Amino acid sequence: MGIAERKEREKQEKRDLIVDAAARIFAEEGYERTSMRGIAERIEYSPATIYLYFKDKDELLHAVHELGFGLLMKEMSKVAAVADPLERLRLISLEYVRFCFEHPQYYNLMFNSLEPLNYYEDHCNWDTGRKAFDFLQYAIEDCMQKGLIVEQEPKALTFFCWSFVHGMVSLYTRNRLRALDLSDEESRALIFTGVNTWLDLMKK
Amino acid sequence: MGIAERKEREKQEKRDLIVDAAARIFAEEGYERTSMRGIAERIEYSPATIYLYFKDKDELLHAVHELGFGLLMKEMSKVAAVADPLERLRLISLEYVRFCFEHPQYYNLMFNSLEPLNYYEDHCNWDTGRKAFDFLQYAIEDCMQKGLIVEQEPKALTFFCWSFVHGMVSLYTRNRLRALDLSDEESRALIFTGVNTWLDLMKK
DNA sequence: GCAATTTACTGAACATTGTTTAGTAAGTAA
DNA sequence: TTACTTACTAAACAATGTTCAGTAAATTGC
Repeated sequence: MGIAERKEREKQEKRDLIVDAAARIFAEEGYERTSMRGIAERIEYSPATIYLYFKDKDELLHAVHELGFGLLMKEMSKVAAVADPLERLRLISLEYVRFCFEHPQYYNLMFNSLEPLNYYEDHCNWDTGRKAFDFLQYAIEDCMQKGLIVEQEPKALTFFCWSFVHGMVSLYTRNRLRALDLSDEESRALIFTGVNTWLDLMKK
Repeated sequence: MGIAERKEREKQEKRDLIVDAAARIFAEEGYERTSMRGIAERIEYSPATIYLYFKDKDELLHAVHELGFGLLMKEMSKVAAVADPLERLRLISLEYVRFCFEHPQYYNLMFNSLEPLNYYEDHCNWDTGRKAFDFLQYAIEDCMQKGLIVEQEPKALTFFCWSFVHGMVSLYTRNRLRALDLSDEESRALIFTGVNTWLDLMKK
């Protein structure tokens, strides 16, 4: 059945085409200002066509969401091989920060947006997020077993680490560092400093 | 000039009426789902009337925003008299967390939303946010002067404290704690624990 | 007290959004 | 060749933020 397979392949290709265009526009314009019509125009199809591949805007942006997580995991995995767990933890954090700096729209969609989560209310689990969390937790457990950092319930401590870095970059991307009277470079530098400060505090 | 004054007063009252209605609907429905028409209907005026008092939705939601900051500052000020600066710092953080739990829509508007910030691009400064930041910084400087916590550039350390708590509550309100498989109560408890853990780490 | 003007407000419209539906034209199968 | 399926679109719908011309009442000047 070569025809059916080709059709299946073509369907997948078109799906990818849509997600790719959506991701692009989204990255340029931000979530709010990305319209279904805009995406349709970019791929030179009618808006209705998108609805043949995605239930609604939510589902489409969920696909972009997944794409973003793929990207983040790729970046973070680069340092998976570093032997020293404390140094690995440091590098993971820095990669995380860098990801937010380079792809703020992805970051906000993945961690700050409320919208594409209607999707999860149906599909419930948040596997992609979970995977990234586990990756971090593993590094922290490693540190703890080797007695490099304070002892704490691993999941809780992982959450605290994540929260700290997430807090910094979120305030940054959401423009709330205005309160600090810093230039953009100074803000970024401060965040990198923050990562090191945090790790120092956690060290035993 | 009694008439002019009465008119001025009436104008202010109507403005407040609009902001109040907007805040209410916003708190019920969330930012996205709050429409100008909905607000107009609630106060029994035409949508166009709102535009006589506010330039656009942005400016109206900025007013709600200010209202939220007033509320937060009121909560936080309750502990301003506590003498022990470390305990004061702890209580400020807990009030902050509690505020987020009780008024998540306000919180997200104040610290997570991107939308009503067009306003600030024109009016530039973020005085209300600055005030809350200074309040926190003062407590931290107090701790530092009395040698209770690690020594650090005060503004930076204040930012780190803020980021940590903000990170936790943001992940919570944005439903990203899904990754942790916790009940709502457990999540909230974990955040309160986080505040204490953080303070312990900062202690000398 | 009457006329002119200002004020406060609205109805109706505009452009833009996400989404649905009825219909079409091409590709596939019998 | 005929029937059916697939892939797609034009057009419409309802809801959004926003604007504008017009109106009726309140205020002012004479």
